[in-house]
Amino acid sequence: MSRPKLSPVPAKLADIAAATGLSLSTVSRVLNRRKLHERLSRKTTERVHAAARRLGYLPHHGAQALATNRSLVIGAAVPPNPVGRKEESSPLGDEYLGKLLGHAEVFFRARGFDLLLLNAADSKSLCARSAAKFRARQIDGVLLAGNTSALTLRTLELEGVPAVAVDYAGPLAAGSHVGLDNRGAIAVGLDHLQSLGHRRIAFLGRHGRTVYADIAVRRRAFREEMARRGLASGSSSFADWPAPEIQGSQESGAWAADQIAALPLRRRPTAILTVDDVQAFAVVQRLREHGLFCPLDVSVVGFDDSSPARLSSPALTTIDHGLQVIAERAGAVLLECIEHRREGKVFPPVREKIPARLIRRESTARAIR
Amino acid sequence: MSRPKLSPVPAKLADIAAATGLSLSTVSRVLNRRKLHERLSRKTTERVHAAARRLGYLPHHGAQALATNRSLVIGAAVPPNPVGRKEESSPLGDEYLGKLLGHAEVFFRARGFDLLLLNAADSKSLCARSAAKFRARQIDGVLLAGNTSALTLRTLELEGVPAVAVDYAGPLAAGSHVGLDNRGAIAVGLDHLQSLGHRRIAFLGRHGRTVYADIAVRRRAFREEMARRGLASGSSSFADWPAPEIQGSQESGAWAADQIAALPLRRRPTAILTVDDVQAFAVVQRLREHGLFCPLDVSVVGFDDSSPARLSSPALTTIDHGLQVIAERAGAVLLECIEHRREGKVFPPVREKIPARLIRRESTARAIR
DNA sequence: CTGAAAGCGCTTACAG
DNA sequence: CTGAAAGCGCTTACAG
Repeated sequence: MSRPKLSPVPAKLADIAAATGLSLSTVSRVLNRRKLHERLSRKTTERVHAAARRLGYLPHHGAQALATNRSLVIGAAVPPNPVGRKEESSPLGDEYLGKLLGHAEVFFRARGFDLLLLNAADSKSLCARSAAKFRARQIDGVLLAGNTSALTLRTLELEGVPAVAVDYAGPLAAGSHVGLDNRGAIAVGLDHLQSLGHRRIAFLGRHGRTVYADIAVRRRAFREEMARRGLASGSSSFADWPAPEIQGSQESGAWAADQIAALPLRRRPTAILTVDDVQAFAVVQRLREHGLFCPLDVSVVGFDDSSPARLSSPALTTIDHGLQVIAERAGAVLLECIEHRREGKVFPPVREKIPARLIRRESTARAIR
Repeated sequence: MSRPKLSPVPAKLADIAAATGLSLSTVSRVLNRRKLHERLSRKTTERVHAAARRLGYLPHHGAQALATNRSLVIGAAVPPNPVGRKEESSPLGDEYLGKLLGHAEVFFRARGFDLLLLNAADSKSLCARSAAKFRARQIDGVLLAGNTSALTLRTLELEGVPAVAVDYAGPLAAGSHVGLDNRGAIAVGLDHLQSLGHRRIAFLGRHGRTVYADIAVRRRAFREEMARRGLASGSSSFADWPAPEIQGSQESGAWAADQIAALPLRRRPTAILTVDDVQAFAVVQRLREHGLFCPLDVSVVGFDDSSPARLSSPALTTIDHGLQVIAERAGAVLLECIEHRREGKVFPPVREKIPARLIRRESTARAIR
């Protein structure tokens, strides 16, 4: 069947009305029927739909926004320089953020919403832009991804902009938030290592701004979990927290490997929990230069399940944020929030922690010591 | 000075009219004055602007779109799985794409346009979505980033959607395109190596789908350039094109290093041009395992200027796409295209090649042999 | 079950 | 230099 050649300017409601001999109101009602209790004759319904299809009807978004006071667009706020880089460009290139946005996009699209990019040079202008777009009726709410400052969320709240922070890694004074259960993530990693017989396990932190990893929380969780399990912390045998001049994942990973290699065998951790995959790779690589092999001599657990984790050798066992779940829950919360505001009700802030998953690959093995 | 508390619903034109005692038309005209020849009394102008500021006026985007028939939104089309990954998620996480979109966003924002995310599961639905959004007046045009199929661009053209492909790496049958001068990029790399005294230079290709690197073109350019310069191709001494089972950057890099290490000194290339930074890193690392050091024994040139290039040791000399220029030129072309369409004129396709830049760092040094 | 009418907020010829 | 009026395309009480 030959699809009719679509004109560049699509049919409007009036065209359907003319084609079917029905009124504008009826056509509109058929097309928007949401409640089942709206009764419309079966015949009318069919005629309208047929005509709409035949004419290639597409509602004018602007007109709809004007009439309904909702834009069906969500602002995706991505703050600048999430990893502390001096780059002039946006942080969209971050794999973590990309996945998050990708999943969010799919979620919202399925619900009729689109995602509008909301970059900004700093979080202050981010707030300003978000609020402006909201007040200009161009977006219905904001998804705050990446290294959102707590202040941003609070500011938006105050401006009356529905917003939810996604996987934010810091203290939050106010507002809704959906993110990784950092504490549980550590437990998941330890469960795995323990099941492999590891008892001397180290945790490795790092300096530098971080997009989503709440390292302090993880470190505390690590200590408490180790104590709870009655395990000897491998961290006690080396400094798990690099000196301030060791910045970033690569550097801290290499540094830790040097430290570990210098330890006498009996004090050396048999497994190490890192804070991101890049750090884990650096550890593995530098250990190798010391003649220590992963997972033979030391098991290494990454964090983030970045794409190289699957491809490297040994493929990296890593802790996955479950970004799809995080994005979807955050999306759902945002939609709820929007709905509440729309009905004039206040929306009590939601805080949700999503459990981490361990992706078992080749960088962890049974403890030999 | 205390900013007046903004109401969540911003003032509208009528409010300004009321506040100033002027008519709607006048207020609108003042606010939109674009041509200088529109004369408006200085006093009126000032009154309107003052009131607008005081009331926190923001134009309703939907209403404007309805009245002007333009949305001031550009669709950013990012096709699925640019690197051939099986991921369900979007490819936004790719650093290359992220930079491109980031620069585009800045460019368009400065001109009053926003970027709407246009993901899709495959290029067919990408076309469908783009066209629908365009016809629904939600976007004014489409920026096609990443591994756009030539077909996509053509389809959009046929549907009457203003579109431009950005840094697309393949043959293009139709449509506008702005991208890296792949050929020139090779020349830039060779210029650099030649200035360091290298004469035995190798090129390394790779298999696997590629987002933006037109490897075939680069390879051909390499051969022609080498011949033109009267240089002995180091490629002739090892296979520059891995066997099909060697997929991806890491693998092909390691493979090439193995090959090179196995060559007798006099036939070994002293420098190697890679196809992306990841491949370059793999080469450097594997060479090291063979006891060959970069840049001491072999100089290595990366491609893309990815963020690790700056951080690794040795820091990677690499070829930069100049993504900011590419994004900005593509943006400008798209805006022109939109303008033409709007005036009913046809827009003759533009093809623009942007010169590459060499970023000199530590992985290249004077040839010692 | 369906239609006439008002309205969403803005722009733009057309008069003056 | 400024204003009155029509119109952009859609939705939604309100009648019937």
